[in-house]
Amino acid sequence: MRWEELDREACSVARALSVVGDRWTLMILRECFLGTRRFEAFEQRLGIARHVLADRLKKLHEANVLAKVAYQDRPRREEYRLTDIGRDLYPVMVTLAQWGDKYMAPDGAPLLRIHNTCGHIMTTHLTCEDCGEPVAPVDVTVKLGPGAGAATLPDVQRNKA
Amino acid sequence: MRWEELDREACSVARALSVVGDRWTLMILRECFLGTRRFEAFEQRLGIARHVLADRLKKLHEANVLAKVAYQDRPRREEYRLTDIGRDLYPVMVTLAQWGDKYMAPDGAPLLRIHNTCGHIMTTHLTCEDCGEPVAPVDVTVKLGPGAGAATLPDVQRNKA
DNA sequence: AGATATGGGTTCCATAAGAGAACCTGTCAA
DNA sequence: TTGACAGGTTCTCTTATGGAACCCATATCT
Repeated sequence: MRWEELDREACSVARALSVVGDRWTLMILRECFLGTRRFEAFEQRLGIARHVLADRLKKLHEANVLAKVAYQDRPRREEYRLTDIGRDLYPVMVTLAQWGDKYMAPDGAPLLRIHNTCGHIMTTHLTCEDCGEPVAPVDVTVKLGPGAGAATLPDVQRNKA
Repeated sequence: MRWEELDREACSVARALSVVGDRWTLMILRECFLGTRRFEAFEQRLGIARHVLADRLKKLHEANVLAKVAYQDRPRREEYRLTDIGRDLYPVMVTLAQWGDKYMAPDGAPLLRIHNTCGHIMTTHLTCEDCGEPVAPVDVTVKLGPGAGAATLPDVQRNKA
């Protein structure tokens, strides 16, 4: 399968990855959440090749994850800012960062997140919106939904039903 | 910056991505969470080139995200199963899938997750473990932690302090 | 006026990674 | 002895990436 076919898969993970699943895209988004907005700043902080950066920013803009906002005219200069759609990727970033903190940071977390609401150094968990309980893989059963199309589950799952 | 240098970055997102940030790796992990375990099954369900699949499974095994478990001898055959480390990526998968459901599934979610604990179709949010409140980017302040090394925050963040 | 700086790109080339198909290796069963 | 099966490896061809150089509009310095 080629990369461009991913967004046609009947799987939300695949479709999400068709937008943000690239080597560099998630690094760019990390920078966005840290406040970086300008081309040169992304380049310097990430060490990414300029044309790759230009390409990824363009794709993120087309996917409405980033908006281009002018910060001066003559010469016109634009910076990239997270849209609401982009900001909704925050839980993905935080869960990824926490996994990295847990397994790949022997010297302690490189970055601490302070939860302003309660003032603590933040660790998070994923909770069910209905019952409020934390969610673990073993507590979850999957089944095909309305947008499934011709998609199927692996045999293991079908045998459960 | 080359991809292999990512794991030396003082950023947990970067380090996590050095393991799971590849085009195909997250798709393989999606399959793992759906119950897929065997080489051929991954190949058929993902349409991935065999040598790329072999390479990614090897790397996931080396990173202790997947374990190889023999399911027969003579000829020895092994399948790949999520370790505890791998299972800890579940929140990443779920938040990514939910983002895809929200913005890239006009016909409805392809896959529904049922929370066995309460019986509802599951939607989740990220909550602070200390205060239990949902977490949004605006409620969070970042600062450098013990593992930061020479890493810096973008200027925007430094100006806040 | 001419030279230089700034921000945000684009173009070029050499190398690396990917797709797709063919081939290899134990083992068992017909 | 010939297939079949599972899980790889090897091959070639195409695409993507890294790194450096170049471009363009405007502003400021000399």
